[in-house]
Amino acid sequence: MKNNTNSESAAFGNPAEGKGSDSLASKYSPTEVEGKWYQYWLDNKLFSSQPDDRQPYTVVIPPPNVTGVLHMGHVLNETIQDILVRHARMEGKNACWVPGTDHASIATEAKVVNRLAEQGIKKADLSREEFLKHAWAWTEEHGGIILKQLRKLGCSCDWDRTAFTMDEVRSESVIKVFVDLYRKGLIYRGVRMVNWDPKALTALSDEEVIYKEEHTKLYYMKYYLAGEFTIKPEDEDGLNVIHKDARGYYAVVATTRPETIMGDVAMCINPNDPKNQWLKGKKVIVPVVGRIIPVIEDDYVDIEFGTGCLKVTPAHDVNDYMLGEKYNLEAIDIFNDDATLSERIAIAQQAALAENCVSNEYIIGLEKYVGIDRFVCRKQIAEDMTEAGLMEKIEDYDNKIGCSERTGVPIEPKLSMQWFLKMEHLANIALSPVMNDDIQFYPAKYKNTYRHWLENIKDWCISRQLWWGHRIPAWYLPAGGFVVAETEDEALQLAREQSGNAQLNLSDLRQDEDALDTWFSSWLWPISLFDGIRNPGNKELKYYYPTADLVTGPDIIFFWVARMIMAGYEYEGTMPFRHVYFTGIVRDKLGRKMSKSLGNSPDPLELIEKFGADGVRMGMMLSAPAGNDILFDESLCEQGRNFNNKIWNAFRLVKGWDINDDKQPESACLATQWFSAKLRLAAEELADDFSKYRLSEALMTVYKLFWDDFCSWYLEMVKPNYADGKAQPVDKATYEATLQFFEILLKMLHPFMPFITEELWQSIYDRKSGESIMRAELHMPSATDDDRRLCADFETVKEVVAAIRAVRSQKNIAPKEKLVLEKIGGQEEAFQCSIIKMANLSAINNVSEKSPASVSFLIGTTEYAVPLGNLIDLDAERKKLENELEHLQGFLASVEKKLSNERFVQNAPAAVVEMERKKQQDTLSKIAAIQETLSAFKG
RNA sequence: GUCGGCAUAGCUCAGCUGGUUAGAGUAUCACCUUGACAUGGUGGGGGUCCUUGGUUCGAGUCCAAGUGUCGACACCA
Repeated sequence: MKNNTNSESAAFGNPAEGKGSDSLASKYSPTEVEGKWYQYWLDNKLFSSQPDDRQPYTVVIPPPNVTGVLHMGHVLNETIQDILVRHARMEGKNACWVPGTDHASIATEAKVVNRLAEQGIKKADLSREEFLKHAWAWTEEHGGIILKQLRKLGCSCDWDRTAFTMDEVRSESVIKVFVDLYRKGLIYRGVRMVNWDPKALTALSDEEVIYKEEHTKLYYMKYYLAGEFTIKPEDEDGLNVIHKDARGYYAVVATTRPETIMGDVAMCINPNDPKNQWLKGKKVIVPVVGRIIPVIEDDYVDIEFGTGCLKVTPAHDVNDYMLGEKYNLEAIDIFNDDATLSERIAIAQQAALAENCVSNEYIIGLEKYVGIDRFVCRKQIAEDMTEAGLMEKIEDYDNKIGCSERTGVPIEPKLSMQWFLKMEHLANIALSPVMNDDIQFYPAKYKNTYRHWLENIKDWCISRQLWWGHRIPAWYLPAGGFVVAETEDEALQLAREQSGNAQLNLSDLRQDEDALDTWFSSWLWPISLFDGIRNPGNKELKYYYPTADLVTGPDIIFFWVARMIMAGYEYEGTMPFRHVYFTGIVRDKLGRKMSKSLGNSPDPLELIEKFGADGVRMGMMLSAPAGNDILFDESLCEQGRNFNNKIWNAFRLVKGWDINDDKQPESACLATQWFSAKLRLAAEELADDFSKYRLSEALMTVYKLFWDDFCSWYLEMVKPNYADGKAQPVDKATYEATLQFFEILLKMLHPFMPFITEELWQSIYDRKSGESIMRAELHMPSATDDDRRLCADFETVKEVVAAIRAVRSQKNIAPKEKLVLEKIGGQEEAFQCSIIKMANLSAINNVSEKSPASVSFLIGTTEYAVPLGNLIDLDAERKKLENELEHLQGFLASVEKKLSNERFVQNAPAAVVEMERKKQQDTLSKIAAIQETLSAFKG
């Protein structure tokens, strides 16, 4: 009888390339299979989850940007999540993977601005409402593309739960939290030095600034001494460095930003700097500007840097700002918001000149710089100063420049009115759960990074001068002051109370124009996805929260992970997730980060087209230990595809078998016993790998289990013989055992390769409509000592077979030619029939002495021989044996050295000493056997 | 500058509380096509475990210093 399978599957109907006698193609073609089963999973709602009495397993997706497209980083991240989710589901847990997208305030707004610019529309010409209309249109057009792409990858997200950080639930949650934190006194508004992005025209948080190494110049400028002064005789002590030229005495200030001299309000020296003692108490003239400024003294100044003279520009440098606060200096903001020079520079110059009469030789009218860009100005002013004799010298200088993460332009430190969140309390509640492993990081090394950040945390600037995002729920009163409220109505009521003016109308109030930092919504994600902010303690939240695993990149540990932990403890009193799996960065095989500009990032959808989603997933996972960077190479996907093909062909083999009612042959019976033990051992290994989040090792475990143990050993052992020009039938017991093994293997493989495993699982047995491997539970009995013993014995069998094959290979004996094996002085071999089959022997003879013309080898302490008659090359055999003897004698020497060392025998554990003694005995008997053979050759 | 990680086969990495003369995958080489699969099979070669010291009966593993490399944070105007 022909075995009976459900043969409606798409991949079956394509016999085109098959060269076998059955209807299955010899190559697996994933394309149709993948589409078909994904639709099946959707149709049968197999991804969806509702609270029930099973144990929950929750994962929230790190929401990709709503307008983003799938890149290799996503493939890595989402594959890992899908593996974890599918694995948990098959463990019988109620797995829920919640998908969604992020509005990505600044990134999306930048894209919209660019698109509008292409159409000739300037953002500045639009009202807020008009702009938002465009932004929503863009979101609807591009939003969700990435979610569709995740389906191609096989992601088993509960799509009915798809959320967006700016949908109603999430928006209301953000506003509610803002109001709550404001009322707790944790949110405040004030003028501070912030990171200003002059291109996006918004403030940024410290985390959104990245430092880039750049080759710049260091400009040494002359600040001539002003007014009445004397150079005291003791200043001419040789320690002071006094500059003087035809115009007079001057100090030299080194700066990388000569244009900021327009905001100079003081010069600062270190009071302990011997070379600048002569400047104490003096006044100097700011070159070009003509303003006369005092020389102040502060320890902050580094004596070693430049000339030890620091120009103080409180409006444009964080440290200068602090000096300004300390010494009560004026801050002159010289820039417009877009970092062009402000007309204030000219006004300030006029005021300064009106106050003090300064010689024209130090001055250039600043009007010429008004309105030009900061970098153009830098170049210009440096040239002008050189020409005017105000520049001492210019040197090359390597500098690190803070740049905007999004727009890439250098950040301008700027004083401005912003909203801040106090972080001290939140950092306090978030630190210990990670340090004491309530929340576990994989790999744990990121605990350090985490602690360092929390211990040095600064307040979080949460306002952005953007429109795309959650608008800050603060309303300003006509007479000054503001109220913070969840709704306009509430705001009005509060405003009336606060102002004592009951006649106040909504139109009298003006809502803050700013939006909130994107991460101010992301940090609520694990809670807000279950509506836990608006609806605290609801059933879903109670069931799904805390979530199980978070999978994300270490680059957003501060942006996101740390802040989710803060919000989790602040709003739920417990962790948002129990484990954090940090992925590495996907690089190309040369180790370069994948980027659009380098063009070294493959398109994941093209890869899927080429290798199948299962192949790509496997390629990604093969080299992806947690936290290590992935050096991605297409050949890994090829390996994945090859593995798919191997699985496919193993299936083809089994499906092609005819079955009869014969008794199971002993070799098949033994093979079945062994493989069943092997499966239990492998299942334990797999569970261990998963428990440690060692997913690439888990994959390698199943890979080897399937390819080596199942295909190369088990199937080869049970495979019926070929006779009379065709394969013989297989007995029913073997066939059924094989199908059961196959099913277990498919389940083990499923989390990694969902599509092919579903395809085959559906085909090895008849399945009911709606059934799926996704929901098939995998429970393996734990391995016994007998299993371990059996598998260990079988390892010896493998060694014997390999040794015989090696003999064939060396002697050029065709695999088809049957050989005889002699076992010297041993007992009956338990796996005798397995060895006969796998090594293609005609017999195994137990003999007391081996045939004279034979090749012998040792497995353990047992000697085997293959009689070869005149094929034998005695010289070569002798040489080989002599080499082995030498090796064994060296080994023996090292063992005996240990054993003759009294301190070893005394100090080492008894078991270790015992082991060494056994090694000594074994080696001695091996040596004896070889010597005997060698002397037989001589005789 | 401060702190941290890493350094094992050509490549990517395992190697747990120290205990066989160090493993895997891949690449490479040789041989093998009527038979599930050449996207395959069989066999082989390939290592100063970065260097130097130390602890120990014993070090790839622990300690110290150095070198290289990657990262985080801090920054010098």
